[in-house]
Amino acid sequence: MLVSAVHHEADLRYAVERLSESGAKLTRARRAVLEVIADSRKHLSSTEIVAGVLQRAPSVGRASVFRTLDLLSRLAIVRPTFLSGRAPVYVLMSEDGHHAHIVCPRCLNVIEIDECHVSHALSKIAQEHDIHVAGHLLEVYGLCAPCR
Amino acid sequence: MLVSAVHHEADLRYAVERLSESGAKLTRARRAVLEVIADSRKHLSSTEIVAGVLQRAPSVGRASVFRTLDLLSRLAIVRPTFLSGRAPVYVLMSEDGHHAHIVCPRCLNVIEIDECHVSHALSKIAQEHDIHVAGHLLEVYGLCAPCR
DNA sequence: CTCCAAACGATACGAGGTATCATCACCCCT
DNA sequence: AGGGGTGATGATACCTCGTATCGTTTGGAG
Repeated sequence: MLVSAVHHEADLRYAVERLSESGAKLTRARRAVLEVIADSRKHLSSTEIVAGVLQRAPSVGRASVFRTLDLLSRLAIVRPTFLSGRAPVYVLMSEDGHHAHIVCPRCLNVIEIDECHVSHALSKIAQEHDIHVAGHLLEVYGLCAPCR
Repeated sequence: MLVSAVHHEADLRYAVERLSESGAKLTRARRAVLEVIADSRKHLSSTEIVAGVLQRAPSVGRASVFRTLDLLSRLAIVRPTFLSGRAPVYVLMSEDGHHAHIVCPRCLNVIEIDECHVSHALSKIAQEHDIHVAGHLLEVYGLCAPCR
């Protein structure tokens, strides 16, 4: 619980820094969106984020939330992906632009992975395809223990 | 061109087989959707798939295309992901349920990867998190050579 | 061939996301 | 301190994608 909170604070600080670095202004709306995302224990859909922002800063408009999500996606601070339901959820990328999780196709639970062991694979891919790797998303699909 | 066509035929055959295996009927609508996806050289959005199906089989209704995309996603034959634009695009998973590609954040081009070198990483993840891995999606982000 | 659950096509509906536009806030410059 | 310009905002109207409904058709097992 405490560890988790610290982790989230770090995420928030990093995201704010990336935002400023990019030249974008750190406005009330943007701060609210980032706080909602960083505070959450799970990945949120845009609808959930809109609701969270409404609670935290009622004066912030709906459109600004979407604009912010767009901006954060372009800056690779966040990445939309489909986990379930009709709308995408936004995953917070780590400082090095990476993220990995496991999705159980049965219970739709998501398990975050801290160490995903792909750096060797990435360097091979980078070499084979002449790419400068800036980040990655790894999604693993498979039944979790309770669902078997 | 020829190689590519053969590759697509194989994809189609495999997808049809998976579909039958699951107990689902192979209807005209479903066949049309699969053909459109397998024929395409790039990942398609739902709108593009609807358009393609309309051309190939005009009698097929809009709703059936979405229903089919849903079914294919559940069967892990296809997986929606955000590459650009508002709507997701559908990537055709390989026979073993895996897929990998590189996205250049500048030109938004997608480079498909055949050999993604993650099997070792996956077995570690499987072991650490007690999961039976059934598939994965790896997206690598990085500038391609022309964009640098 | 027959039968029936599964899937269909048409259409109306609803949620998610966007475009527009007048206003606001920040920051630089003098 | 004050004026001005740029970037962002909030409100709202709008549009698109995807879904629910419902009567009809069809694939495929027996």
